[in-house]
Amino acid sequence: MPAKRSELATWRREQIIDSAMSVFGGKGVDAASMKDVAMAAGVTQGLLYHYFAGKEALVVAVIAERGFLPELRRLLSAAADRPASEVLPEVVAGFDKLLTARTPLLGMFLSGAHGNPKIRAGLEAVIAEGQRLLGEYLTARVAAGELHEHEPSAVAQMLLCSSLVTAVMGLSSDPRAKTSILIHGLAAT
Amino acid sequence: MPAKRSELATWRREQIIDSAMSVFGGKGVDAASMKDVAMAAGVTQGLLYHYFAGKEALVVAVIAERGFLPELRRLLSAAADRPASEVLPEVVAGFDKLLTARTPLLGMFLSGAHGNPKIRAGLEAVIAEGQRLLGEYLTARVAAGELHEHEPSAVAQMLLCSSLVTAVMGLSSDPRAKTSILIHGLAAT
DNA sequence: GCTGACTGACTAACCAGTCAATGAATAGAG
DNA sequence: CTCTATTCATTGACTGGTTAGTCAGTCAGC
Repeated sequence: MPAKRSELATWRREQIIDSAMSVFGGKGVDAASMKDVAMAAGVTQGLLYHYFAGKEALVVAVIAERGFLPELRRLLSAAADRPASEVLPEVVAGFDKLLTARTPLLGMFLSGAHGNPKIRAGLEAVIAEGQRLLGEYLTARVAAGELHEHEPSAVAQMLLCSSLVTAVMGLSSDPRAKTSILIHGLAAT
Repeated sequence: MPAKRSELATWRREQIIDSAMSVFGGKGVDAASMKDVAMAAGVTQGLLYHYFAGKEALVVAVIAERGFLPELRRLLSAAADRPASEVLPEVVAGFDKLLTARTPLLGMFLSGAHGNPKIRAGLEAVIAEGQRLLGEYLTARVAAGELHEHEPSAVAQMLLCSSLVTAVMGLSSDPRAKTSILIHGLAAT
């Protein structure tokens, strides 16, 4: 907790966002009260409204400033000239790690996606961007002759969605098995 | 609305469960109030507590009596002697249809899975059962010589989870593309 | 006459959000 | 460097509205 007032304000803001992420993720946005967030942050409820216009604004701040998008973009900027057999397991394992490292945020996305339009839009953006970037890579590998023609969005959906659900449910995910099956197929030779 | 009192009680109970499913699914369990459910059912709030011990009991009743499990079992009792190239697209398309036909229930599962243990257990059961039944079928097809040795749970996860997420988000799912990629693989020949 | 489905008014607790008061850090004047 | 004025992070008590849940009483079917 900084003594300087100029640093204090930004520090406190970040701290409230972190507390909100953990509380919203743990109980769900609707079940969590502003009092819960205030207690988690160790401040009074009134102070929350000094930093954020309301509950909705706090939710938006969490999504905007703790969202998955930046890391997802970095992860999926896969070198288009490296083979899928190397890149895909890496990408899936990285995505799994990204999600499990921020389970509160993931819980908040999932619990709010059906009722809260802002949260839904945030989740939609993550899925759409993941699908787009992974699709671009796959198309490049088709052009390179490594993969044959296929529907890239179907592959992206299968990989990203299974990582998403396994992370939410706490199931074990096996990136290497998944990508190996996708590349070589199930059919007996 | 039956006139006979013997039929009335069971009819009313079913009606309340249906209303609860739609209300809980639409707003999320936490955001939906018992008053909302009562209004949707066209009865007073007091009557809800005549039929159900509380909100939690109503949630449990919706899961137990409107859950996906029976239909999922019927769908996945795939004839083990039919080829995967036929069966898998059918199963995935059927699962998609099952989920999109009951979006309220699906919304209720997703919104509550992270905060409500009862709902989480219900969703876990659906995924575990789906993974088990689909895994059994795939193992049978390996024994039949159609497919080579692989990790069945990885395939089940990819198919079921992608259907789940696409249904929740209202995205388009292409069962034939997905299963075709899984069976024949992405690698160029 | 009795059972039980049903009502509507009730409670205590909790909700998001407001606001006047406080006091410590800070900036400016001398 | 010191005194003072101002700013602003912070508090805690407050409001109007909503929540889950209760209960005494009503009335129709048996």
